[in-house]
Amino acid sequence: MNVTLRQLGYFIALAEERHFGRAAARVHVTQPALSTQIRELEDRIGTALVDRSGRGFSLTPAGQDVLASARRIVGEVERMEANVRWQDGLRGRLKLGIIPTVAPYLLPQALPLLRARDVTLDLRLREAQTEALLGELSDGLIDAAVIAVPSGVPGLIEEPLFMDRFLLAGRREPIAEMRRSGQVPRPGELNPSQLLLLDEGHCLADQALEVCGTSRVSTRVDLSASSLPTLCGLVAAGFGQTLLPEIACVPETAAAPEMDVVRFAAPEPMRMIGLVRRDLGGPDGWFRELAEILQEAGEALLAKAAAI
Amino acid sequence: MNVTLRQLGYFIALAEERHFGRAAARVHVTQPALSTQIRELEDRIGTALVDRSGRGFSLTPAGQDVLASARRIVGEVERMEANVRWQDGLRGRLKLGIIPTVAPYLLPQALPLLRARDVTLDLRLREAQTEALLGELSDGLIDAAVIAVPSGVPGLIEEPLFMDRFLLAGRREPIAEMRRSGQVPRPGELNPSQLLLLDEGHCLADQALEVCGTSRVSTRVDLSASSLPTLCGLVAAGFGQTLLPEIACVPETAAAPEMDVVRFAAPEPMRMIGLVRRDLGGPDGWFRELAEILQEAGEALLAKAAAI
DNA sequence: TGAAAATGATAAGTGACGGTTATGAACGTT
DNA sequence: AACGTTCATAACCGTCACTTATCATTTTCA
Repeated sequence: MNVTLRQLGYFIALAEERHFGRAAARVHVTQPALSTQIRELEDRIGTALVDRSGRGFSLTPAGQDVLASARRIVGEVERMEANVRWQDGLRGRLKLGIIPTVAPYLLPQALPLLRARDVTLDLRLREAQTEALLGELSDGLIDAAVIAVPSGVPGLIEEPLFMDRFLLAGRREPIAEMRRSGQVPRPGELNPSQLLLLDEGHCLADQALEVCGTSRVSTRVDLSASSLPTLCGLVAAGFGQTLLPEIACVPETAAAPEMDVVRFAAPEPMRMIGLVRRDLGGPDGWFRELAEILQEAGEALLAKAAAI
Repeated sequence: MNVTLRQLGYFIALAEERHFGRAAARVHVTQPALSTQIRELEDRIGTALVDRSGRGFSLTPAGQDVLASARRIVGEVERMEANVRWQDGLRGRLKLGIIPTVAPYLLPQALPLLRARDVTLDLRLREAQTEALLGELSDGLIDAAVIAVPSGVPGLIEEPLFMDRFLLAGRREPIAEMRRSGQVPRPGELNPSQLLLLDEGHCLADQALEVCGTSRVSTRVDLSASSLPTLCGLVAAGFGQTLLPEIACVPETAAAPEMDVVRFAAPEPMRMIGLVRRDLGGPDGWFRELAEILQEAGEALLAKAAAI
């Protein structure tokens, strides 16, 4: 029998995690499955790769060599797969992940542009939170993702798309009053107990807390929403205020007439929305093409919101 | 699911054979097995790799790219396996093939030298004819082989070991008479009907025919031996003459007192015995080391025969 | 020092995958 | 038109890789 790519992948995970259990979790199998595959790899290659004698985890010298080769091999495989999929630019099947606070606003704008560019594109969309998307990205389950950048993950290629400013959203009347009086709000001056947030896991919630200089414990833990439209509904009903991304302002104010938004004083708080992918070293024409389209869509959205 | 090394190997075979059936034979599976794996590879990679429309076999552009990547990948895998096995020179398990007309003479001499060099060496020997050994070599079933060189196979690394001259072997009396009278035989002057040969497939038989300038049909087809000791027995019994490799002379004349040998006139016919391996681009210290030992053993054998 | 936790190996059972043979469909050849 | 070649498909089957459960060993902590 021969060495398999699966074994090499498991071995790389093991070498990097330095722990059988964690490595197994990383490759989405149980620990015994990984153990047997590692043992099988050692048998087939004819040498011990992992030093099981001492306490601390360590690779044998042969293991070091195999690790280097294995990285080259699986890297080349990934490069091959990417090359062949994107050799003609943006075509074929594309799996794109988008965070929930961007998807419902950017997609209606971007999809027609994508269709206009290439009708043969088989686009698979996945809406999930940043953490899930990053995991799926590194697993190769999705090809790219639209998230807030910088992600802080090494080995990712990030292409900034547009700056998404945060606006203060509240019930119509108090906001209108602020407008009339020329009273421009500042993020740090918001009342934390009045601040409504998305559920745990949404990067927008973390960003809102950060710009307000507060923490989740000081907010109303009994009230959080799982989507921006829901959150805006709460705001419109007078349950409090929130920070609303600029790209969401137009549709959400239209959907909730009792809610209004107002810009913060400069420097306005904001998030940078970007397109990210793994660095596989292959051609990236499709990526730049996609980024261009999304950028165009985002800027169109922002132009609509500029009037506010 | 992910691409497997098996699929890449099958695809390389297919691309090189340009024929599903032949490619399947080359990788030792049946045609449907190869077909399904190729189809599976295409599915997983997301593109057609083989153009099945026209009659002539051809790869798609994507197929060309994948072929290049696949070659790099399996090459790297093979390099990795070779590296790790031979990183410390000649140690570990070594599978060596030797042709039958060399094995019984060279091995008794070489094995003690190998043992002296490294007692940990786990040597697996395989005695088979050249064609079988070359096949097993390219399949990676053996690490190296001792055959007559040049093999004429591209992509093989050949290390000449020693020159093995052919001597004329016949019944004791006529040979002794030739010796006394100073009558030195010439290969071309032998009587083909008197020439005894090994069975079909032994390179020694082909070489004997070549140096005698004759063909198998003109020899006694009803009499051929499957091993040199048997052949020498026939010679000793007076059934004819044969060409005996120099390395076989001492043991065979000792074993068959009724047989004797005499050197041909210069230029003496001969074969070059060499050590061959696949070119995997890795370290080849073990190979040179092995070649050195075998060369030493061969030269010791020849020194014994020089007295004849 | 002894109990608990952590870590990796082993065992038993099961599903999926890759292999085989048999057969079918498409196409060129005689 | 019948046949042969070539590749795809079908049906069946053994092996392999996964799972859960458990064990052995080592580390940690009271």
